[in-house]
Amino acid sequence: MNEVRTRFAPSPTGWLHIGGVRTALFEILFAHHHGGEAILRIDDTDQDRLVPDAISGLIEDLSWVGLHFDEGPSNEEIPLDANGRASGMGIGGPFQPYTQSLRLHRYREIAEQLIGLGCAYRCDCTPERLQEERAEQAARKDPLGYSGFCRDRHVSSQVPHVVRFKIPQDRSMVLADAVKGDVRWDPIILRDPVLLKSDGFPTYHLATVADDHDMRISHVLRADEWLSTAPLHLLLYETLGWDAPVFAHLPPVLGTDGKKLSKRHGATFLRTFREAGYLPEAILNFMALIGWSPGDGEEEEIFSLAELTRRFTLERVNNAGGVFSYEKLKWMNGVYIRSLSAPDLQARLRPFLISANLPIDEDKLGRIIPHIQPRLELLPDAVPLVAFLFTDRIERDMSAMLKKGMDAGTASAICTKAAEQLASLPAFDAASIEAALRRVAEESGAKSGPVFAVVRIAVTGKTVTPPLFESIFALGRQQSVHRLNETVDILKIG
RNA sequence: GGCGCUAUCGUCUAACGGUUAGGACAGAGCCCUCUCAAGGCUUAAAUACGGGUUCGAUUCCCGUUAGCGCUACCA
Repeated sequence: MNEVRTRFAPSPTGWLHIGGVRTALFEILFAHHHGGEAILRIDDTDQDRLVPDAISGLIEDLSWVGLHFDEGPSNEEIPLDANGRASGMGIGGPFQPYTQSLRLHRYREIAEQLIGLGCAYRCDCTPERLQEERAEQAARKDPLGYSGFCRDRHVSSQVPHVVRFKIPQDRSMVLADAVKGDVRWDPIILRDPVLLKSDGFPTYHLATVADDHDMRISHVLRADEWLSTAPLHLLLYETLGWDAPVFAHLPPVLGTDGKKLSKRHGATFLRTFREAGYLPEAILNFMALIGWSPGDGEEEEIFSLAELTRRFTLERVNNAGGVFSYEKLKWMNGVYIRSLSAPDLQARLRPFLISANLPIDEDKLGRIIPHIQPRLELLPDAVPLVAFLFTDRIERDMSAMLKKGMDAGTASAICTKAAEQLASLPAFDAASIEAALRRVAEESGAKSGPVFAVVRIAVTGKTVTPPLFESIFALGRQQSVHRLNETVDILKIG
């Protein structure tokens, strides 16, 4: 295989969609598997749908999730933000610019060439005319689409117009798709599609074919929904005398109802997953497994990006669409959280604890990290588990404490004894704390379970916490004893 | 409507004509256990339907059904 070059060409119409992440991931996995390059191109040909700052947002999202392209928009191409600041996230490369709105002259040149060849023509039909045409077709129950009214009218270049591609009659086409296999259209049914819009911008079809050719793209990996327009693209390559790249149409990522994943299924923007506390590594690993699998009877499914790159082939890409399972992503996120080093987890947790308004004490946090680690599915799950460490006043669920045969007198005695024991411990560590509390249980004559439950609520305020002894150790002797005594007072009043 | 794509447990998928149809998530049960997790073990659960081809079809072919996509001066 010659040099492999793939491209990911999102439209800057908003945040990066999770489905886009899967496409971008496959572009990179495939290119890098073959030692080639993955190119990031900005498809901003629809001026009406542009969203300010979307380009830098897209690049930032891609970078956060760990998808790094080899070529892409340079710093100069990326618009300044609202404050006039540069994003500094440019990539650059030998085929600059990588932003389609900056390549308009090229598309116009090709459109002119096509007109000269007699393969395209100017059309000045108004939207109203087109609308009427469609209404008539609908009334007659004919197939909808442009009639070709302007095909031979030789519309002047001086009037507002679009440029349409002249679809040859009675042509058939076969696409040797790298994942779908041979797909044939016989005959091709296309209605003279617009190549150049009246605002001078190209449509997707022209722009993508021109750029893929100019940028030496060898493999076009793209979503399934493009399959029906593939014959048009093939035709364009053919009439322009260019070699077409290899196409690979990727199966769609679906919502639980089997329709394309969209907002009503839940989060769809990568940004949202980031804010919800998902790890980039987990997201990539999970997305790789929708529409691709290692096969060969491999039963492992936790793969690093490097491992995915090593294993990825188009042959193993699935044909059928796959439902995006939030449940499984969550599970996998937990797997990745558990695999983090303690300092790494602590660092990743920090922003979430801060946004929950917890005044973090790094030492205390460090002590509890290993014990909350297996209890997290999402990063913010840590908040309720560690909050007791960072506040002076805790709310205690007293009704939970005095449940199941536990009366105030007994509870009070337990807290008193526990406070005494903890205060007099020669060494204040988890093992010693455990020994002390077991002694308290023994002396009180109650079972250790209920005793620990009382202490747990007394010290943390909650019924669900990290392991008790480690929690007390993390909190520190002084505060723990204080909270125990506080509880005795509360029980007295109550 | 037309054209195209797709079809294995609820979900993601494995099985490149011969398997007791395997794994993972979710579910159930048990073990471990100071709560909650994590972990270990066990369990239930699928080849859409109908025809072919073949000694033999999840696998190849055809049809049916269902779902999805496209049918724009959106991508």
